[in-house]
Amino acid sequence: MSEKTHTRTRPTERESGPSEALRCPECGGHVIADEGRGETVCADCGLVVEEDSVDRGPEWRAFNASEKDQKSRVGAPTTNTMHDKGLSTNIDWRNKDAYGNSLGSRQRQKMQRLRKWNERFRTRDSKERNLKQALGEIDRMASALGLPENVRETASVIYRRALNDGLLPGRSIEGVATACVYAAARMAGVPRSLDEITDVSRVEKSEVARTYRYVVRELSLEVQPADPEQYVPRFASSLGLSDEAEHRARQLLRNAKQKGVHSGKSPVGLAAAAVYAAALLTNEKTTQAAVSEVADISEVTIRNRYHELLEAEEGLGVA
DNA sequence: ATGGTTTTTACTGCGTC
DNA sequence: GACGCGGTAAAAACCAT
Repeated sequence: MSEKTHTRTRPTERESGPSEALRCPECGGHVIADEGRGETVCADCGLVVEEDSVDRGPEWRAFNASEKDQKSRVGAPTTNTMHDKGLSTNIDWRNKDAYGNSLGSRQRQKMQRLRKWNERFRTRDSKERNLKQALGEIDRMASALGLPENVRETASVIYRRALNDGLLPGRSIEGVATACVYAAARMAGVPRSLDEITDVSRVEKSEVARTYRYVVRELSLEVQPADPEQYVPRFASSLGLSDEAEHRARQLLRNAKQKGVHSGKSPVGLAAAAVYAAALLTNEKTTQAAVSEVADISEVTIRNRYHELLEAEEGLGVA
C-alpha cells in the first residue's frame, strides 16, 4: 500500500493582485514564484528576483482524499485552479500559439528554451518537495520530542545527504526522516530511545531501526552508543528530583561503568535504575513505577539494574 | 534459521500505612 | 486492603552467527 495517494496541495493565489505583473529586471521576461524555495525567479533567464518570501504551503499533509478534506481549513485547492497557476506548468510540444498559428523561428527558439528550463525546474522541484516534506516531518517530531534547534539542523543535514546520495528510493520519506532525527539526537548527546522516537513517528519501530542502521552505514556517520548518563537529566527533571539526586545518579553510572557492570545492558535501563537509586539515596520520594513510566522501562529491569549499581558501589564512601 | 542474552509480562509473597 | 517492593518463571525481543 505504498502508492502515492498522498495529495500535496498548494494554495493557488499568487502573491498580490494582478496589478503586480512582475518583470525580470534583467531580461524583461516574466517571473514565477517558487514557493518551495521561497524565491521568485525569472522564467526566462533564471535570475532570482526575490528571496526569502514566505512559503504559504499548508503545514499539514494528507495521505488520502478524506484526510485532506478533514484537514483542509481554507478554500478548496482544486486541480482546476492549480492547473494554470502554481507549479505544474506544462508547455505544449507543438510550436503553435494559442490561436493555432505557427510560431516564428525566434519564438520557437524561445519556447524550446522554456521547455528545457521547465523540465529542469520540475525535476529539481520533486527533490525540493521531498525535502520540504521531510523537513516538515523532522520539525514536527523534533518538537514533539522537545529536541533543541541544533538537533533539527543536524537531522536536516543528514537527510539532505541521504537524499543526495540516493538513499531514498525504496524507502519511505517518513522512515528516513525519523531515522535522521534519531541519529541527530544521539549525536547531539540528547538521545531519545527508539520507543520515544517511534511514538511520534508514523512508521514502525522495526523500520526506523532498519533505516537508521542503513543511513548510518551508508553515510558513515559517527554515532557512538548512547551514554546512560545522557538520559539522566531528563528523567530526573520529569520526576522532579533535586540536582543532588541527579548528581548521585551520574556518580552511580560512572562507577558502574568503571567496573564494567554495564556492558550489554540497555543504556536507558541503566539510567532509569540510577535515577531511582539516587532518589533512594537522597531520600526523595519516587516509586519504581514512576521511573518506569518516564523511562519506558519495566520495573523489573529497574530492580535488576539498581541492585547491580548499588553492588558496584559497595566499598565506596557513601556521603 | 539458531542459540544466547536481555527485557518484558504476569504472578506471588511480604511489610507498611 | 491498597501500595510499594522484591523475586521468579516463562515469553518475547534482540543480536550475532
